[in-house]
Amino acid sequence: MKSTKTWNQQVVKQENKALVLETIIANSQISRADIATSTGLNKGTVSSLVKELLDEQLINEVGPGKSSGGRRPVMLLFNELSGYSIGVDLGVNYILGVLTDLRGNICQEKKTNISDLTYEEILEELFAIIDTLIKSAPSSPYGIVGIGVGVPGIVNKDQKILLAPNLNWKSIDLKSELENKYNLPIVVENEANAGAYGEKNFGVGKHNDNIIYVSVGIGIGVGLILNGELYRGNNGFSGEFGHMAIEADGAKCSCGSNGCWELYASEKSLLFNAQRSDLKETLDGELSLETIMKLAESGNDTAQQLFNRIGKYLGVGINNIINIFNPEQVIIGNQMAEAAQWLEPSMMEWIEEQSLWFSRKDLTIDFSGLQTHSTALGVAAFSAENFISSKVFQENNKYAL
Amino acid sequence: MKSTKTWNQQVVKQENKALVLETIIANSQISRADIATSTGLNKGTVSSLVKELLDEQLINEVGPGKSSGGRRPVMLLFNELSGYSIGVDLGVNYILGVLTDLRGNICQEKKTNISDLTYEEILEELFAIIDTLIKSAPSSPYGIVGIGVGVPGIVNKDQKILLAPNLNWKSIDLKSELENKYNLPIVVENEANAGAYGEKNFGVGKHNDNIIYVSVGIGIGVGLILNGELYRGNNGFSGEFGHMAIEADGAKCSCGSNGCWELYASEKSLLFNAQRSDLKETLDGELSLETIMKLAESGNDTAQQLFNRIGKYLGVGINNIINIFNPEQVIIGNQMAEAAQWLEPSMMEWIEEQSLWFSRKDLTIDFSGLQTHSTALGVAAFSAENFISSKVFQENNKYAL
DNA sequence: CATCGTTTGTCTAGTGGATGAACAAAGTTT
DNA sequence: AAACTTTGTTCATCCACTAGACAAACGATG
Repeated sequence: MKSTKTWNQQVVKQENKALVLETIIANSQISRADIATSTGLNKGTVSSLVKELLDEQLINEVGPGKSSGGRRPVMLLFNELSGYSIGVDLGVNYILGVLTDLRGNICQEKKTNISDLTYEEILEELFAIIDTLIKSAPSSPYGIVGIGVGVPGIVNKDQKILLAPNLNWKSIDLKSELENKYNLPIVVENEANAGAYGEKNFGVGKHNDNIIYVSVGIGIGVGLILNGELYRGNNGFSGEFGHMAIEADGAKCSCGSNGCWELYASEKSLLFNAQRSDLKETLDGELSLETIMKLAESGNDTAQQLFNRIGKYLGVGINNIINIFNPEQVIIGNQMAEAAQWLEPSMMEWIEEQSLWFSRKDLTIDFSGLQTHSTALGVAAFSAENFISSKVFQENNKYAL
Repeated sequence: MKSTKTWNQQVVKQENKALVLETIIANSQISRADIATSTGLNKGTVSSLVKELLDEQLINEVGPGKSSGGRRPVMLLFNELSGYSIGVDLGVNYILGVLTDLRGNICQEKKTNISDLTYEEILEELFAIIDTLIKSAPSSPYGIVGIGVGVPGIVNKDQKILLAPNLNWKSIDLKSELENKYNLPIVVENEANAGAYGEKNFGVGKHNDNIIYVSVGIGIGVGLILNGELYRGNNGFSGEFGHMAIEADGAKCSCGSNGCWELYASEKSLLFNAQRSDLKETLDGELSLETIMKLAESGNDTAQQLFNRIGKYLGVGINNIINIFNPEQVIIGNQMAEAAQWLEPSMMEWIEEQSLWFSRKDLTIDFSGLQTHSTALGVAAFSAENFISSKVFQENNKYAL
């Protein structure tokens, strides 16, 4: 009792075709017979669907596999090189672009540091990176199948950027801009949502269906994977956890509210507190996440205390998240995740002390393993997925003989 | 690219049959022809599915409708009286049971006040209420189709009650107990989840798909309707918003954490603050939500201040919820909702001042319109839904001639 | 009141896709 | 070499939806 769609044989075929392809993607090498047993479909059905997928070059036949006491099976392989996808993480002070195959393997990567640029200047840098990546793509049947961009701001359901405070953007239609220039399918998504998707597909979240990805950078954003799917909220702007109040009568935030989480647990907060400490005198260079990390490594107590404090407040917010969502996994990503070793002890101490026992059950808390690539990989995966879906679910492909 | 189910014609038929039934339920009177056009199915298909539904007595033919220039249509009607469902709201100090038809109309209702009873005594009262309701049910083709119970505690995915602090329950398998006694389908669900479902089906949430239901009673629970479906979390215990920290260094809560929301915004908190005020002297009777409300109505300033304070802190938590979920609607229910007029001004003031403008867009905030019936109606609806699904999706019904 | 056009609902032949069984091809085991 | 296994294709069959024909029922019109 859920869908309002009408069902007919065509839908059945498409769904089954998608199921077969998913099975091939999930199992690096698999025979038709194995697909039939694992999907429950008839051998003949599998054969005909596989034939179509072969025609579309989405899969390949590789040589015969090992016999298990009879005829040797023909092994099938997902043709991840039939197309390429581009994912861009548009950060506050950097742009990171990756070229991936359809399985999300990084083939090419390009990063530029930026600071205080206008919208037009950023656009130029963005185009430059995308152009480079397009040129570097090997030739393939489908070429570049799409471009995805992750941005640190509020993106609505039409993929318009309503607000990106740290970039000083307001009401920007980046999607149309890119569509006009490249004439390719474009995806624009919030950075945290994309990161969550990246971790779910390629990172430590691979095997979980209820994941909360906490992106701790200059601000804090959260991406929600609920029941295996990205939850976007009514208009597309869920996950504004950064502005969750954790001190009702705390300091005033730029958002208008009081005691927001990101005032206590973000990179912004770390730098703010560092300014007021004695670190400035110890350090002759600039205060930044990296330099403070180096000081902590060299045994500087003040630096370690600063991270401890961030860790504690990360724990406060994550504890709320755990109580609210009862997730399987919480993943901490983005820049701050690089300081994992300095944050983890105080963070875990707080969480273990404060969380409800039944919520801690079956819960893992991880730092991102994709380094700072979660977002770029996530948006690249969006484009790749969209492409694959469009191939499988395309309208009745008439055979024009 | 989502389901891992194999598709065949039987599935198509079941889904279409469900679609036809849904359409009939949604439109109080509708003809076969109208169903065909509104679902996109063929007239013949609709005819044969309707025939099956008639055989199963799930729908009825009522007389001919109005002609629109040709043959008069035969109007079809959902047979809501083909079975009855029982829903029980097992509160901390009351038990409320309702008997509803399959559409959720209340046919019979019974409430008992309880206090400080043992598990066995509560069970006895519960059985008594259910027995009364079963006896009062009119005769019908399918009789009682199921019993649902909403409880103020943590319910896991197997519907076992892990913890109900205010009832002093731990690891209770109420579902099995009821199944053994009544031999009927039983649903045990968290009170807030059930309330959310009730509001979504019968209350002010009828037309929205992303609803956050905040149940403010002795404690605070939250039920989440995300993308039109109840979200339960990994193990079934999401929504423990009551233990969301809104003052990181606030008072110690019984849950082990600090500064939990329900210490500031629940009925418990209201009574606690009332104790410390001068109300005790003003009032000769007992301090309770009702008596404090009466004082507020009579113009007592202290009482109004107490509600103001609760309202403000409700606003703090709801503001967090808005930022996190970007819902279409927030509904405040349970006992505290009866004090709506005293809470609303300070609550809304806080929310309007603090929330992000783009989150306020398209958002409505309501107090429950079902009075205190949300939970009972919600669990009754669960049972009714389950029954209808089981009829439509039953295994290939072979005709044993 | 007869005729025509319209709408409703049923019926039948046809279509698309899944299924099961038969079968050939290509192995392994004895 | 013979017997058994496993793989993958082919083909007849089944099942549910579809299109279109058709009869029944009704309003409008002359």
